Amino acid sequence: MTPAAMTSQRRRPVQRRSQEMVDRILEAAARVLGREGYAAMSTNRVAAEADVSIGSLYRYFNDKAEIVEHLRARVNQEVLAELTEAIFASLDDDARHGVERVLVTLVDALERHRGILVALIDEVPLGSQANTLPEIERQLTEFTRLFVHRHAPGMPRDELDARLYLAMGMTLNACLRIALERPEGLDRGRLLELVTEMLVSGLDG
Amino acid sequence: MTPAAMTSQRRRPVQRRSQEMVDRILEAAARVLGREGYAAMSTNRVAAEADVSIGSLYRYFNDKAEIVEHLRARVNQEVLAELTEAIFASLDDDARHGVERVLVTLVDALERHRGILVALIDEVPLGSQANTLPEIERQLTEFTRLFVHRHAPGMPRDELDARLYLAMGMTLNACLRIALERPEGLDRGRLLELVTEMLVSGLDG
Amino acid sequence: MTPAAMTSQRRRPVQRRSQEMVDRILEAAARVLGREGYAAMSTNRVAAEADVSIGSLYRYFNDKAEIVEHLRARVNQEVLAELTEAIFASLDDDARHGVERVLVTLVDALERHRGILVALIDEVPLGSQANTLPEIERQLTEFTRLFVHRHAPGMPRDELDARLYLAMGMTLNACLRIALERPEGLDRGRLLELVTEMLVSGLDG
Amino acid sequence: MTPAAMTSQRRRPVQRRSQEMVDRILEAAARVLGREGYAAMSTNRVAAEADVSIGSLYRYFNDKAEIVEHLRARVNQEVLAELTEAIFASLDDDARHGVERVLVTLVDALERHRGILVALIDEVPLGSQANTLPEIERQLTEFTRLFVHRHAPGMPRDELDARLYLAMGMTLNACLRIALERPEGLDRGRLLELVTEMLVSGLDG
DNA sequence: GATGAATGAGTTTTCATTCAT
DNA sequence: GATGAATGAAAACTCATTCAT
Repeated sequence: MTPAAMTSQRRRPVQRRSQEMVDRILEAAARVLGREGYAAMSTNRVAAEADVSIGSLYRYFNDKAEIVEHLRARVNQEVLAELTEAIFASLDDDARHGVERVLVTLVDALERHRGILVALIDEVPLGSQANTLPEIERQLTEFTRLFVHRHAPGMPRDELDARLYLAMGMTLNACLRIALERPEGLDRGRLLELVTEMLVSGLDG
Repeated sequence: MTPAAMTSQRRRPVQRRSQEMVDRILEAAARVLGREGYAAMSTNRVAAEADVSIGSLYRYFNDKAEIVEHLRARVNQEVLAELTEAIFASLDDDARHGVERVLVTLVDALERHRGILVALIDEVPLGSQANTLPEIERQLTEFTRLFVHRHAPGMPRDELDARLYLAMGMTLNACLRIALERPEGLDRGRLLELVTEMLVSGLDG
Repeated sequence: MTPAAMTSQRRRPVQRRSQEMVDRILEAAARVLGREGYAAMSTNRVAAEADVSIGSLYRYFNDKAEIVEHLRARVNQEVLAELTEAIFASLDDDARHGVERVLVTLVDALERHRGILVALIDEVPLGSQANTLPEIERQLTEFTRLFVHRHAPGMPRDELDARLYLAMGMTLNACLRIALERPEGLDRGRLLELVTEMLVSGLDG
Repeated sequence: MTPAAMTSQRRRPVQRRSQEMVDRILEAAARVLGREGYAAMSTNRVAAEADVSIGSLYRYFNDKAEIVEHLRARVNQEVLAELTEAIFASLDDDARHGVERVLVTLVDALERHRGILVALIDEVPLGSQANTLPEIERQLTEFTRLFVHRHAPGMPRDELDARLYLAMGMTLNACLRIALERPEGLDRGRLLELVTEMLVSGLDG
């Protein structure tokens, strides 16, 4: 490999064609996972669904875990995009409305990825990373930290950290429940109001 | 769900020896699961760890899932026992102290089963039952429903259901986080105080 | 063991109690084989069906093959008994009527053991003994040899042997087909008449 | 019934290499079956004998039964080919000579596959399809029906069906006996003459 | 003699991964 | 770069048989 080639590769580590392949494979994986479950998601099955050879699949992913990881990252990223947008849109809202707007958006986004999320959470052995959506949680934490700073600026660092740690886990958990496994009888809107309320008052102290 | 052998042995209630085998197998399974993870937990591996033939393993458990299920049920049951005791002990406490006592006990119990719990939650594909500790949640719900009835009797049924649904998921999630993955910097005691606070105020409305 | 005991054992190699066990086991095996097929006929299943311990089963039979072999022998023997009776009853009949009476009896007897016979023929790997009913064939051969001697005494030995060899296989095969797998449209009576006819004329030369 | 791989390869008709693998596996299976019996014919044993990985074996055959079925079908087909040829060659013969020529060919062909046939008939559990060579019987039936039409055109349909049903089973059985288990003393030629005779006269009525 | 818990070799089958073309 | 045939370690599970009680 010439130095030139290496340089140009460093600049665009992912070629246009490669990206196409990667996408095809990931989309196929998402389809299989959502539709047929993790048990059916063999690498060969995914390659067939992507209409790509199994050899090519292994050209773009080192192993199966990497595919699942990319899938997870992708959901994270897509939900994250919507979340971030909602956060910006809510910057001028008062606490309650801002939080609710963000949570509604989050639940909407999660619902839109229900298929993969259910499979990822229920069927995929995660290998020691309890949390399927850590980036979401991080982002949600940052946003909330900002809100608290603005609305209750006096809280000591340690105290805030502890409150955020708990509140974020709980909120994300609540949103997942509302999005993915809400029982028949319970009203989505009311549940979201309640989460909002708990979150706001839980952070106010 | 019952060990395979039980069926064909209804004649004599439960043999001492059978229970011994069941226990050896379950303890071996717990050890392997906690130490080497779910991926390493093949039935043959468990049998070897238990120093029992693979044939015997299948005499007492119909299939691998049954072993995992027993493991889960066992943790559930043991945690449940401590939880129930704490609940009874706290019946005369005021809301805040009662709740805190219960939650402290719960976190203690969860910590004591850290090994299996981490593996069960992180690595075992749950197969559409997102929740590893449903019995705990149910019991916690009943207890809390009682507390609310006593301390805030006027709340309408629907409203209470919604609040309980959310609060229980969130509380259990928070306790699991505190017990199993609390970051270095955060103080266990303070976190528990906060959860208590959030729970109590979250239910008061 | 005293000499006396040995002697008395030689006289009655099978004790009354033992015979009872042997029978229970064989009957259970027959039931399982006829009802659930060879695949379900594990030694443990047979022991359970016989309400006998697996240990006892192996006390009376050296291995599984021996049980199947006894089963086969038993059907053979029971069919044989009826066959022999019919043969004696037909000694004064003319050729055609004698043969037909015997064949009707044979088909009746085979039909009565349909369950086991079907399983033995279709499902049991016979281990190099192509014929499930060799004793029947032998007996049928003897009877027919007699008939031929009487009705066509002049036939040379070699010729007779060849004819009997073929005719007996064919007849037994035909009777099995009529008894066990006769298609809807075909009349049992007419088929038996035809077999009789073919057999008689086939042997006459 | 078709090798597993075929399905996913419809794009290109039939790869030379695939056929090679299928053949190697079938030949290995035939060798093991003929030499060591059905009990020894595990899929791993067959793969080893074929010098093919067990994975490849399952690439070309969905399961063990499919291998046995292919083996059976193959014998059937090869015997059938010779049989059909003989039938065409004998169309101008008179009944007796035509039938004899066909039967001689049939016995020859069966003898040539003795190894597998013996194993298939004696050792392989047939799973409710008593007959190992149904295609042969069908073909033989068609041929014979033709002969009878020509030589004894007046026979009513029902009567002919009954006669054919019996005669074909008996003939095939006789040919198998002659080919596979004829006792020392009996002359092949004479036996074939006799079968011919019986068949011809048995159908004439 | 009777029991039945225990055994473990052996079976079928899957699927992530490699590598020659 | 792409292909896909081939691989083989490993998994879940069965069942004939043994032997201590």
